[in-house]
Amino acid sequence: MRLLLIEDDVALGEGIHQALSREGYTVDWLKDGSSALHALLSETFDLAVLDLGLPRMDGLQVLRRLRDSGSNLPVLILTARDATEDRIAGLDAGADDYLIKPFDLAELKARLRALLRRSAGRAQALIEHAGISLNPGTQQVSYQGNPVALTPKEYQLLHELLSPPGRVMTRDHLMQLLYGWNEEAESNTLEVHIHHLRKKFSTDLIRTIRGVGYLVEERR
Amino acid sequence: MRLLLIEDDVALGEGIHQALSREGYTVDWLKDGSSALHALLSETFDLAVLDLGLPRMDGLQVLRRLRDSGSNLPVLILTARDATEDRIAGLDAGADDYLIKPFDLAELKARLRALLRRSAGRAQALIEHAGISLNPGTQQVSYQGNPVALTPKEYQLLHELLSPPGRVMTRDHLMQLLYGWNEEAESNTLEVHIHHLRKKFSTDLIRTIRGVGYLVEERR
DNA sequence: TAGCCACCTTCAGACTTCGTTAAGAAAGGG
DNA sequence: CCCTTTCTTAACGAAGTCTGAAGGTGGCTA
Repeated sequence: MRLLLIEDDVALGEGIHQALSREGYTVDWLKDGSSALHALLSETFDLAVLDLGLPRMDGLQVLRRLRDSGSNLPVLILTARDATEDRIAGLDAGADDYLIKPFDLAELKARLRALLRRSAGRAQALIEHAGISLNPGTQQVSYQGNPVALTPKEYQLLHELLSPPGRVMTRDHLMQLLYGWNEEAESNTLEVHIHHLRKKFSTDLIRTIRGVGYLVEERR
Repeated sequence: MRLLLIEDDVALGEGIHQALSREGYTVDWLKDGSSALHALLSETFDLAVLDLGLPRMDGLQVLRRLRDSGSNLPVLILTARDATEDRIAGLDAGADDYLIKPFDLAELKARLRALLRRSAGRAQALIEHAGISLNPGTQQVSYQGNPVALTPKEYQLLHELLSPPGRVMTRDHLMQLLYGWNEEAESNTLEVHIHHLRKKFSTDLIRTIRGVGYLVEERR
């Protein structure tokens, strides 16, 4: 579960970062609005935590531009206690939830969970392709009618490759999906996971695009 | 039994919170209307206690929006002594019961019990699955004809896993069912309770989905 | 055809998560 | 207030998962 934290206060940011990482999220952390917007538009996240008081570009503006671009990424905003108007403006601008500083980390965690559950609930029918059926709600996968047990990383990869199929996923993209920016995986873990997927389904499910990445063919 | 308390007065809220927690409810407490509505729409509660005088979004409005969304969650409202009109408006808006401030905590508890009994009566037939029969009205459970004694937490877990079976319940979901947002359980209580359930029924009743949660298979 | 490079395959050890147990703490009932 | 039931904590072991490295394969280019 990849998450973008946008917070300029270093102490607070570190606290949040640490807490959420320990919770199992892949957390990327940016400290100003314009790079955050850039990242949000060019990369894939499951969720964003956005401080409204930011240098360079105001958090509200980031949110508006994000929504203008058509994204419905779940966003939780952080506001100062007295900035009531900000909060209202934030919700109006399309935030999904908010939290008032100072807040309890436990509450943040709870709200993120709720947010993710909601966003998981709202969309997502079964994904069916090439005999594979993948249920994003429950993370259950079956192949030709039989359930297949996937590890979390395998599931993430497969999900990405299948939504939608027919697109080449670059190695970089996939690596970032699994590891974010921080924790670099220095070896060939990606190949290993792909290998496992091929073994569990079929060797020719995932095609290698040499020098670029991987691909699941659109129709089969 | 998970309950949402919506009350902006800190002293009063603390009192109610404490009393109801001691009574065995899992109590979550929010202090303003808009986050309350949010929570009510996105999470699962068995009951709400709603103060009508609230900042940000009036309690009445919360109630109306909740009913508009199609929910028939039992709601008890709290009103000031002189706000007769509020009370009437509250009942019109779909409240199930009301209490006038100041009130006695014992009376609150009694009314909640009554409310829950009523709402339990209206729904819920026996749940039968894999030799287990679970009666939501009386909280009695039997396995292959013989009664089984479950502790409250065990019952909650089993009930959740069985309604309906075949769905993966994430650890997060189950933890929130048992503990709400407040008390973080830092250790492996969930595993322990699951273990007890398995012991009382059958080892393979509940399947673990590693990294995700637990599952009771649909047909057996 | 030789050589390089990207990718594949395999596997062992590190690391995580989960199950099991037992003991002590907390809650509930008489 | 004591006794019983229930819940939590903690330790340890088992099982599952991930990583990093080594060696192998095959395509591409010169």
